[in-house]
Amino acid sequence: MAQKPSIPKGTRDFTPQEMANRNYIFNTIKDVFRLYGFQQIETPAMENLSTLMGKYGDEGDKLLFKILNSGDFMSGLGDEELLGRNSVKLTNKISEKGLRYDLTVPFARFVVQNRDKIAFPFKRYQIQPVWRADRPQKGRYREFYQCDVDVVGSDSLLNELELIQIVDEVYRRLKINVVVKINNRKILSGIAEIIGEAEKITDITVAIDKMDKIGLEKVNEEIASKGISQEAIEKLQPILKLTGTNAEKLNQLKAVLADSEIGMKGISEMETIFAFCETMKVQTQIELDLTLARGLNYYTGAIFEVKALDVQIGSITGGGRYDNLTGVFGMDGVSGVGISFGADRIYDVLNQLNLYPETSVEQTQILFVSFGDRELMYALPWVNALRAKGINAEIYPEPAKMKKQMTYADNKRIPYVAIVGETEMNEQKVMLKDMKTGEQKLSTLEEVMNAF
RNA sequence: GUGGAUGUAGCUCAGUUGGUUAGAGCGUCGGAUUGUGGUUCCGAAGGUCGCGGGUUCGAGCCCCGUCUUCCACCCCA
Repeated sequence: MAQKPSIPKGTRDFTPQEMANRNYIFNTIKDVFRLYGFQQIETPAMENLSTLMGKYGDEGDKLLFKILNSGDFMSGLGDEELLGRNSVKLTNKISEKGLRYDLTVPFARFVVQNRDKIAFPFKRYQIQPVWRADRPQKGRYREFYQCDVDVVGSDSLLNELELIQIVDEVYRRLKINVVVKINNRKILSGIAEIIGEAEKITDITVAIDKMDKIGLEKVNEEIASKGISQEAIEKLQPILKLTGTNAEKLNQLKAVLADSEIGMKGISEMETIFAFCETMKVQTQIELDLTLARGLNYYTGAIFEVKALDVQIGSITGGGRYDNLTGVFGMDGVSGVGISFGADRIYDVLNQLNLYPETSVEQTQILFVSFGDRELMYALPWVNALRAKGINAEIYPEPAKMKKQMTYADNKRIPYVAIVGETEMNEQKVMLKDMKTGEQKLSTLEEVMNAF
């Protein structure tokens, strides 16, 4: 055999069965998005590197897939650049496009560029693949889909509420038990301020984000290694060990953060959001989790993360409020809040819990089986008539052996087969066979239609 | 980017301290059944054992390199 074909590391093919399952997820999510008034947009797979670079931190820049310039991209280079072996510098010369890393930054670009065409507040959703040159791992791919919903141009906390309601509704429909973890960057900033390490806020949040994984002690070690004083770490301890209901946690925090204006603002935001959720009777458990930080540092207010309760996997949805994302593209004062459903991880969760609905859609309802060219020509108008009625019908396109045609129907789980031969043609009928019961009966076109 | 495991038929996997012609199940194709599938029985096709080098009389098995996939770290959906 010739060399085996393969696909790039971290990418996947999807079979018809897998696509049916994935579409079930996408359609469920889309339905809920639309229910809340969000409209779909798409942006190109590739963006200018100037749009992408510097938006995700140094790590993110490294994980960008870059696209080589077209044409003779080496011709303009001097020997110095070539011999310098400086990847970063050289990359700037030979690549000016990259694959999108997420949907949020391209969306920000979209808003700035199309501001004349959008009415604010702008509620959009976007379901497209993104690419990261990460090393693949369990639940991590180099190409994966994100389903983003964002609303920009509104500071109202009602938007946060709606996003929580969307999460609530999507996972109810998918029958996945989840917990929504929620936190607020303002509270985290307040904490950093109170312990006197305001400028180290990023280091602190990255460290406490790992609380779940590595535990209190290691978190403290990591914070200490970032050059934060022992005294500050001491002050941090009661906050890291907060317990009780959401309201109780907030009350304890109020005492600690009383002198931090920004911290108190965050607390009051959280109180409002919790109150909204209570009024709207959100079913999903919502938990204030101060150890939730989320790496992306453009978040400025509420941050969310959704975890599946019955499966061990990373977060399946995440997002938050970012006050000035469009600022880097020269459009200030536009606040946004959004979340992203990780379709591929949801897919893994559904697989593990086997939660797909029985009725798989998009399948053929009837197959026409025939024995020769005359029979094929006889059957074609029947197929057409059934299709016109909205019945998924197909015809086995060549006069193969009957066994083979029946096996084909069986493999595709086609519930009905119409057999066409000499006798059927003479009577202007077909032999309609129910593949489940095995019963069959000479039927007219009308009788066939009535079977569905 | 760092560390660990892995790779044998289309798929899932056996393969003894290194020893002759590398096996099974599933799937595919053909037949039993010339117009009837899902069950059964019979048969066939299909492998440069990931790739490259080395050790050896002899390598699927041992050694080195490389790639793939998986796992952990980093980071993240």
